[in-house]
Amino acid sequence: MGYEEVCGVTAVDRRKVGRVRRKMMAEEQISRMAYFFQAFSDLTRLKIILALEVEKELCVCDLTMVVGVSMSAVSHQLRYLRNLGVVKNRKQGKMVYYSLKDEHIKELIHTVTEHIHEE
Amino acid sequence: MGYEEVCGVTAVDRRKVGRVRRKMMAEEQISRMAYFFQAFSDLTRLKIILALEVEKELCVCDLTMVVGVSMSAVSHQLRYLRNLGVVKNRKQGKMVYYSLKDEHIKELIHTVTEHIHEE
DNA sequence: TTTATACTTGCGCAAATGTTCAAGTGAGAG
DNA sequence: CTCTCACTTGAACATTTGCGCAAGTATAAA
Repeated sequence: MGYEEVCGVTAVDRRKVGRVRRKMMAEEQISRMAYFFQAFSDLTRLKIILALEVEKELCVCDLTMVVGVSMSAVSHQLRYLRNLGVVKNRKQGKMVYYSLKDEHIKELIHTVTEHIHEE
Repeated sequence: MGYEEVCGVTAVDRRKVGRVRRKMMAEEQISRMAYFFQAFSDLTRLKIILALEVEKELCVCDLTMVVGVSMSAVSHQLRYLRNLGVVKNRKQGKMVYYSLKDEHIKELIHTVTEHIHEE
């Protein structure tokens, strides 16, 4: 299948590479996964997420206090997280309340905490 | 404790914000966590990680084949992942073999896969 | 209606990120 | 020794990112 066409390298173990190609998920799915991880890779966004884990529902004001950047920045990131399906919002009068959209996130955080604490 | 000094906002629920501040992890730990998530947030790095999950050990050549960017790019990202403690390497002659450093990563991937597939 | 408040959004900028190119390292073959 | 191969590294570059500013929307109060 022309492995060498990708680069000039010759020492490839074709069997291994073949196995990986067959077993690994599709490019598009990996892409979505990477994009999802990006949600957690920024300090502001991660603070927002962790705050919403402690307190189920917070308005943009409260989040601004907790995170410590401008309300504009928080709002930008909230849109990002909303588009990604990590948070949802509920309007009530002038206020907008945000909360986490699902519970897998606690698991995620837990797993990573374990990784960080070991070694 | 002067919440209003952070920004001009007035509609803050001080009790909620206080609770979050007390319960949330320390800034430094959040920072490390964000940095860790960054490992998984890039397509090249994620492909490397997923490839090493399928095939326990791969040389830089093989990884280059799988990922589809230059060997230089792969090498840069491998250093990044090594510094972060996600992968380790083993030299044997001219070849360098990389593998995942710990098993929590499978859990992580599994949790995220679940999240992505639902809704 | 006018004013204030809670939040959103477009724009521009500075900083961070990922890639390639080209040079460099180190091990093995000839 | 020289040459090749597998890999690493530093620099330059383009792209992406996250932020604040300033203007805008929507709701509520006066």
